[in-house]
Amino acid sequence: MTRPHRDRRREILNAALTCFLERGYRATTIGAIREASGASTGSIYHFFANKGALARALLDEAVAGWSAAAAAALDPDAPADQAIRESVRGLVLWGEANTALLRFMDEIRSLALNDPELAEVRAALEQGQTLGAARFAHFARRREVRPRPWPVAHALMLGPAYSYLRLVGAGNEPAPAAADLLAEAAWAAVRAPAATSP
Amino acid sequence: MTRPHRDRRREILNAALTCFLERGYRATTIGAIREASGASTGSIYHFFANKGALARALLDEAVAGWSAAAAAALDPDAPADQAIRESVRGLVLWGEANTALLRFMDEIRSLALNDPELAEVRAALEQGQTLGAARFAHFARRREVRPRPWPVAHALMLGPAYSYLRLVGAGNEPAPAAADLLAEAAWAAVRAPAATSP
Amino acid sequence: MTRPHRDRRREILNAALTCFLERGYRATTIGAIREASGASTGSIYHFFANKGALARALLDEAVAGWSAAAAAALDPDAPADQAIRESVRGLVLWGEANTALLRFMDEIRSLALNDPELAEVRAALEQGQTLGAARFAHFARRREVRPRPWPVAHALMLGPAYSYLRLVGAGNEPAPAAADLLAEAAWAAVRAPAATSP
Amino acid sequence: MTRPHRDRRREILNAALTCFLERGYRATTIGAIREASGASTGSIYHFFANKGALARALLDEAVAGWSAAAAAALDPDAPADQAIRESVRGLVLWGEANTALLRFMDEIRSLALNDPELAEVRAALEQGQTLGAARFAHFARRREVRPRPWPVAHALMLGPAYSYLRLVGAGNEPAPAAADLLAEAAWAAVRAPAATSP
DNA sequence: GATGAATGAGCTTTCATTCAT
DNA sequence: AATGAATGAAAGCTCATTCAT
Repeated sequence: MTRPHRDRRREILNAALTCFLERGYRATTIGAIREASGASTGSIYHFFANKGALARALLDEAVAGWSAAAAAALDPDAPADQAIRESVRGLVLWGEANTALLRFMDEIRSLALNDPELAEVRAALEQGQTLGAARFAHFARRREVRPRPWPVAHALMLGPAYSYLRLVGAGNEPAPAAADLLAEAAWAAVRAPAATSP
Repeated sequence: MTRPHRDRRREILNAALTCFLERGYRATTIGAIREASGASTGSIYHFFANKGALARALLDEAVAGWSAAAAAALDPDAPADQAIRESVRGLVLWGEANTALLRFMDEIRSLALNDPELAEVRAALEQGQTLGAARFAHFARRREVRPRPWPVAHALMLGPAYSYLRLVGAGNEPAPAAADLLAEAAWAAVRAPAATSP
Repeated sequence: MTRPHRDRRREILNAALTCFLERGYRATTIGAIREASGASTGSIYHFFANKGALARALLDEAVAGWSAAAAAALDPDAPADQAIRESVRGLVLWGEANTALLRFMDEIRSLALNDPELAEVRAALEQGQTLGAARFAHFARRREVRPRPWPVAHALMLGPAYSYLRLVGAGNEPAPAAADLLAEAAWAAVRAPAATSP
Repeated sequence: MTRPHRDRRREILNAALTCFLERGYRATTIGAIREASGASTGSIYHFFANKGALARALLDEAVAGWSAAAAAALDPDAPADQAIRESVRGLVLWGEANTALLRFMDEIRSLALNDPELAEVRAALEQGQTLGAARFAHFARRREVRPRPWPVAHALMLGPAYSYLRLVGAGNEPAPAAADLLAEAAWAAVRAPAATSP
């Protein structure tokens, strides 16, 4: 008995997201998604190769959402100053508004280190790092930031934001001006020292 | 047929740690620990209530190891300057030398958010936060650091270190002077501005 | 590799009944039912939530079978005389022909007092008591039977039948006219004294 | 570290009884008895060959207690009238005062049908039947009771009492004069018809 | 008498995935 | 596009019992 649907795929994704955010990725079973979506097991596997593919699809959407929030940071000609500040600010604001989603991404990142089913996700995350590294190298060549190995640079700029959001996701109260504060700190941590004029 | 042992409990813990570090917590089965330790299933459960209790015991040891590495940071009368720098430095050096263990701790932290079996672990982690917050408040009262909400302070000081170690754990090359660099940055990010003299 | 079946659910129930009757409920493992039915573990749990649900389904069928045997007793307008005699007679005859099934029901009843997995079964049994009590109260209002608290009435009417069947189930020889004898005794034990005419 | 005890065996039995009555025989683990008694696993097995032996020992005591309650019934020369009445009365009164113990005995009886560990218990129960049968045959020879196959006689006399006590054990309210009522009914159900004089 | 570490077969149940219809 | 019956490996864990000390 096939019932009509606008978009089964969409329904499944929505249901999966709800489940993942509520209980986490591991604790979410295909059965739970089946019930939450109203779709059959077969339907789910018709659209998604496996559970990992569902996570992948949702993460792609999430990343898109966050990128939009930090759009300014993506302009390749923007000054480092603005790009970095906006990037961090965008991340923090988006993260404060999407704690459950961020927690989900964190779980996935963590699991991806061991779970072959999430290999694609791992690849995507690593690619993001490559882009970031290139971006930072560009700023360094323009002498806007101190040259730093990428892992250190990334840590200095985004580490506090992630750390902060992780605490908020674990139940801590958000701090009023966190986004601005962390954006400022990120920039302060990597900016090149002012050229001393004669 | 009971065979004699020096310390069955120890053997089990060692085997469990090996498995956890190699494959991760979730991917490690009791059966794997059984085989790696030579103990029987029953013995494992004789000493540990469940898989989570094994993780808990190992984490306690790991934390002890890292605390030793950052011993100076624990002296309540040490100047903030030194306490914070040494704390971060110790964490980074220990983390660089124990990447697999840190990855394990990260997985556990992530899973603890959803898995009731790891509830105790979550509690322990939260307690660690409480202690850190008290420590920081102490420094703030002494005007050595800027007053900041704890989540922000924690993020500014330790966020970069965790972020950096996470990248190293995921395969990135360690950077030569990372420990000093991150220690310095941590202090710079929270220190109180020099009192301006008249 | 899915093979076609007339009715997997039925096959599983049949196999489960066979096992339960042969070895008892507790001693029957899901593995035994799997082998006896040819179904997979997963199939069994696809149709039945747990072992208790299997027992429940079989008991429902057994009760239906016995009710059919005592159909006359269910006519609400039948005289108490006939209803009670037939009810007991039907129970005894059915029980003599289904000793193993009765033993199984007895085991379940006994276990249901402590095993949460059999909570539903307990509820069903209690409901049966409620119906019987109502029935008896009806007869009492019509002055066909002496008024008695239900536990006593139930005991006087059905206690001997159950006791007898329990002995037969434990290996004693069935007695030739037991059904009629016990039916008669049941009626004699509860009937109202003849109204003395002037 | 051996601590002194008046009677370890006794402590273990008491603890076992408490557990059995609270949770039932199957649901009681040796571990539970260990904790409740304060004895070690080894101690328990020092005194009792296995779990079944514990049940056996407790049942023996229980039977002794009930026999004492129905002492009069055991006088071989007592008239059937009195022996049967007192026997049933004693059983009911004792059962009303020891519902949990009776429930335990019922569980054991039920399990003994399938569980080899309880074979001894089964033998003891069957022996009780043999004694009862001999007793009844004696009365029949004296023409005090109608001749009946033992299963039927047993059912007529004791069936109601057991049925009633089972209901009380399952939570029904005890009925005020149940003991007398059931004793009377037991006698009425088996007594020989008054010899009709010419 | 007393201890408790050690055993290991065996249990119920879960769940991602397949595939005939 | 959709269904849901069927699969079966694998998991975590229990527990009566043994036995060296």
